[in-house]
Amino acid sequence: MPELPEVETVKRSLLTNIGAKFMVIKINHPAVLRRQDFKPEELCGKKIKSIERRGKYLILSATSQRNLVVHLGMSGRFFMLGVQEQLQEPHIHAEIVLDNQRKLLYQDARRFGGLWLVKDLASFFRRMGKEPLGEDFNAVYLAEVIKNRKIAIKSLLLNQSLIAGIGNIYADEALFQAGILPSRPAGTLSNEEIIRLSRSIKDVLQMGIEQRGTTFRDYRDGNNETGNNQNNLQVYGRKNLPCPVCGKLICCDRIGGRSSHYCEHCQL
DNA sequence: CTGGATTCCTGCTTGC
DNA sequence: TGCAAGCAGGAATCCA
Repeated sequence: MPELPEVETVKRSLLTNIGAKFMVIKINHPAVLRRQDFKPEELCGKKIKSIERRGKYLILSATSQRNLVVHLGMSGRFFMLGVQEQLQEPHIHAEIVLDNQRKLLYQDARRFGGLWLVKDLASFFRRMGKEPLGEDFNAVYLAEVIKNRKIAIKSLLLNQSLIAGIGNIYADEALFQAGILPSRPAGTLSNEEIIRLSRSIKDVLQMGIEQRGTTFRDYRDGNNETGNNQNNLQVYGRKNLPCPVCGKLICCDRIGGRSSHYCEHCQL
């Protein structure tokens, strides 16, 4: 499940394509094109000006307000190949040939992800929450969005309009590191807990980036290579395995419809 | 506004 | 062994 660290890793691995021109845009599965402010062909001949990330979205910007926005959903991959290379793989929904002897492939078995052709990025992202690795995401901001909320803190962390980029894996990991149960009503967190949580969010995301993302099953970076952070997870996916801190078995409950992993001894 | 449920989709896992 | 049911989840949408 590509979350902030995975999308950041894809972004970084694709940066060498900045300056290349779009040559051919082929949409094999039209349903993945979620918004079309302009025709795909209008990208052709234009240079990739920048490759950025916002939350879990990847943004390839060309000149004159022509932006290709990618969301990987659950099982999406966005990676490059040599222009002559052939892959015998299913679910390649879009292919983008560049003028640097490379092509970019968008592959997504479950099709929860998609592509957007966007002119006005500010408008497109107007409902996105703060970037959790930004300086303006801190305990003060977290306290502000938590205030008086009854929702489980885990569910609040997944709300992209409050904090952009946290998904199920890093939410569970951040709450474990902060020693807070995922089911705790957000408004019941103490100031100390809010400070710990704001730090642990940054910590687990930063670690995820350093490890080039978490590959549970589908995730690949822009070179179609797996990440390493699955080896660092303390609780996610470790149901009935010993807690790395106290040795008690990790629990797994559903919170807000999401599987949630925690240690009932270490988290309060 | 808030929070919960539902929907989309495929492929892996589970159980009979 | 084979098949069907269960499960996984990001975000939009709907409803109370």
